[in-house]
Amino acid sequence: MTTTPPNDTAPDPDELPTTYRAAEIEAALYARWQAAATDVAHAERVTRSGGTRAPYTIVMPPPNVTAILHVGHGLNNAVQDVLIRWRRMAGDEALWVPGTDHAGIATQNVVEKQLAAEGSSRQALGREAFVARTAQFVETTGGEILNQLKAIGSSADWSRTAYTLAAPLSTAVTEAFVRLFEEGLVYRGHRVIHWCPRCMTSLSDEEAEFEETQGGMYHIRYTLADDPSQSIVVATTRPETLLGDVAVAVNPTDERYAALVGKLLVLPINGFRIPVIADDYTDAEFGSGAVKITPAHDPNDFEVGMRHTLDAPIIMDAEARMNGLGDALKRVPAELRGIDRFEARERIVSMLRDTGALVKIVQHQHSVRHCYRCGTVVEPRLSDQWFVKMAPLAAPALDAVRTGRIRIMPERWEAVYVNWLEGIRDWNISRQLWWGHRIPVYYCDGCGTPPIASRTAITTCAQCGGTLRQDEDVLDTWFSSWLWPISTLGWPNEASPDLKAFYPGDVLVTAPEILFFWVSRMIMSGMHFMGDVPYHTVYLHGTVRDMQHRKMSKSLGNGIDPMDVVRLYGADALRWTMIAGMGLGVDVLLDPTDLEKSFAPGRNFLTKLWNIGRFLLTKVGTEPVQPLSVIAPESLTIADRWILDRLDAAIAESNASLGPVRPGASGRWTEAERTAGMRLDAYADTARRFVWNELADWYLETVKPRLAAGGADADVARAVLVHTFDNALRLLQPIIPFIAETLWAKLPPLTNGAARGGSFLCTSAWPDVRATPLAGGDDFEIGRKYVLAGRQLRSDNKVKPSQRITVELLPTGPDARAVQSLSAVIGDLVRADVTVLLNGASTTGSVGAVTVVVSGGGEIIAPVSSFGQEISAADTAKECARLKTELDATQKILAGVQSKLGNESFTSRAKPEVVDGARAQERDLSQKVDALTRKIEALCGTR
RNA sequence: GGGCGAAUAGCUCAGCUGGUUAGAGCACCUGUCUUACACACAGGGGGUCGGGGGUUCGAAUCCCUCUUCGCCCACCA
Repeated sequence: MTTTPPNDTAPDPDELPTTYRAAEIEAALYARWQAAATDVAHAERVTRSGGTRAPYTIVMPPPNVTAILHVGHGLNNAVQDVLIRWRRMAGDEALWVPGTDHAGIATQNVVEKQLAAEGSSRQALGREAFVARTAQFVETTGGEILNQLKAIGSSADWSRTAYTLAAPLSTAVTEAFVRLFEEGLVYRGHRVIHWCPRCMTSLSDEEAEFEETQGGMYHIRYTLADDPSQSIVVATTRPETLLGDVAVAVNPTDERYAALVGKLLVLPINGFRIPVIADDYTDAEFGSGAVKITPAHDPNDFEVGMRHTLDAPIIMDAEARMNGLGDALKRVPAELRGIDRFEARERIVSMLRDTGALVKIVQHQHSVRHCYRCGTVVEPRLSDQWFVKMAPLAAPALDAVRTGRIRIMPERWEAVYVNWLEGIRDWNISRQLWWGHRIPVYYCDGCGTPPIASRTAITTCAQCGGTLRQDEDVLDTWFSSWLWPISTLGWPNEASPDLKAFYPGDVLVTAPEILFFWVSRMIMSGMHFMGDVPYHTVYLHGTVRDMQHRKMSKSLGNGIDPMDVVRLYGADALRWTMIAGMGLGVDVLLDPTDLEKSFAPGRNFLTKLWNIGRFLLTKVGTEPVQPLSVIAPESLTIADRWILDRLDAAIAESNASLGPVRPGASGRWTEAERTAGMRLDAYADTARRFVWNELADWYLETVKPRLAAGGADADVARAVLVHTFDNALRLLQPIIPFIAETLWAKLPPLTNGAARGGSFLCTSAWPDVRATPLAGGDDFEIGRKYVLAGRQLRSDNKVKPSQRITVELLPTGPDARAVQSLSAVIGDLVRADVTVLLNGASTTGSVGAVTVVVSGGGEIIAPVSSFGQEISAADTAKECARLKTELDATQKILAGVQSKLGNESFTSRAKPEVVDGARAQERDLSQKVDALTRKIEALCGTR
């Protein structure tokens, strides 16, 4: 591995701009990471291959090759990158496999549109030329989105970039198909499927999306053939399919129609004779209680037709125009032939109206399936398609989630997953497209040999020597996607080092929309072909929406181009804003009309961080600093101890938020683990709070005079400051890698010449909490209370920030020691000359002075100032009343807790940590009761 | 039609197994160029936690119910 020193010549501190300019840094830094191959994973370093590191694998949901990065991709990839960068620092061999998807229908549609604009069509071009043209289109556009992913900092292993239609993955697709075929899990079925008359292909159940539609329920009278005075009224939403009716079904228990079962009816318009049949499928309560049966144009009717061995005449062509094949043509009157289905509906309804067959039209709301790619109303169509038998594949996938091999987050999606798998239906995998993996099945027209599935192209029939013909169709694009976690690692080559080292993987990060399309099918394929799960955690994030909660989309024009954000505020600001603003499974709302406001949290934080860096460079300087390990503990001040404590807390909290990395040795998540971790927003919040509200707001302020004073203590302060900032940057690197890396490179060197980590922050170690923390840091918390009291007094009395004041502090009891030792620090932070008066000392305000009297709790109970506001008796009485109320409330709570602790069933049955918590609470409460009692005695006299 | 989720400050959301004065970011108000940062600093205002009932010493948190949104699934022709 080549390494490039990350630290270019440090700029003159005075020339550092006061705001972070991402654009000047990001692209060049990314190039340096690439040159150093910081994100390339090595199979041989993994324990499974005899190495020493745990693998951590994420496969990237492959974007469509035709797509341009939108902010949803940004969110999705930011999450994955945070996880990968975190684990890479934590010492795992982290592999993030990127790639793209050929996106069958979507891509074919785009190219067909191009052709149409040129006055051509795919039919005019011919299959071979069309595929070549599409491939070329993909080549020119396919890389764009990957470059955009790089621009937002994605640290995927680009040396392993995969493409579903590339040779190795195509091999996997063929292998999977042939294996399933040989196992009897792939079969050819003749049935009614969803057909998109615009895309001219069949669709799977998942690709035909429901949409609530307001339509009509048409009640139509069919008269009896041998007695025109009798009739049955059928109810249908699709009168245009009437020409294909082969029966009318009634419920066997429906007495209204019992006498008519077996009789023949006259089909309106074409006069065909069709029987009345009895079938359970019919619900007597719904509509008129009689259903017209059109087997070729409705999946349920097809089932009914099968049960009653009825014909299935097709009365529409592939483009959903009224027409018929062969004998069925007789069913469609000449004047309707070639008419589009919706116009045909109008015409047929008017013909029915004219003949009096139309009884009524009732308003009716129902769900109509639409093509998920083009929105066209799907037409049920009888045809021959390839299917995957799903039940045997679903069982292990169900089991994997039920037994805790896989957890789905947020948890509520587990129920959705289980529900879907339990009711799973076979998967139609053939598509009447040209762009995709051609189905590896061969037919012999010469003899009766059944279709042959073959791993290699074959041309002659083994039986009769005749010429074989390959199936014209291609596979559903998801048939390659569902193999993604195994095919990208080298499957079906079982000896592939990547497959051995990195499978099973760890986490899948995606949106809930493709839980069925993709997530669950990958689990099925992993279980079936590898005998193991593809990942132990499915992380489903929310959707990016605008302020009206609308999904961002091209057609609505409410999208945000992540590249605009990168240009304006940088990739880090984009990443930070999304990660920090995204609760588990919660949608992210951004305002496309106000990028500044939307990304302010990220931008502001980066500026803050940048300025801490500037402070370091200007005040700490570039001279070597001592590593913390060589600093004598007794030379550490209270503030030093405090910030090191806070750092430990931030690290621990971050680890807790990110959670258990993987299930334990059993390979199964425990109930508690199942919902733990993956709280990226909480992690971001912890890191921000530490850097901004603790390091910058407090520690940095205490350190200024120490640095200015120079000497040994200045060296201690420099060491602690640099150590703390170093670790803060480590903590932040996964979320905001560019700025973190940039600032880290500017840290002054260590006096012992030791390296801080690798050449880059992104490959250096994730921080650890100290094994043996030092005592004393808590005193700083006491000091903080006095500082806050002093500042509040300044503000209340309208003292200008620039005006220096004098303050007298009256700490009581346990505060005394801390306040005494922190008096100088408190003075600096309040901008005051501080005098500490111990118990009993009296105070009087003097001209130009502000006196702060603080009780044990650090609270101002009697501020007296030279500005003339003597504390009144009324105020004292008010305060006494308040304290007494508080005491009462506290005593009540204490009694409740004590009664709980006195309860045998609680102490013996509740979890130990809960009982311990209650005990601690009891201690705290009784201490508080004591403190309040003392306070009341002091302020209000004996009660 | 079935299932699930949400309702907390002006906006977007945190609030773990019920516990002291319900938090953050953005927005708002007051003051400040306090020599890293006005994309900042200091101080502050603002919530009867959707309505109603219940359990409890104690409920944003648990139970019931209603209302309003949202999501997923579904062969009402």
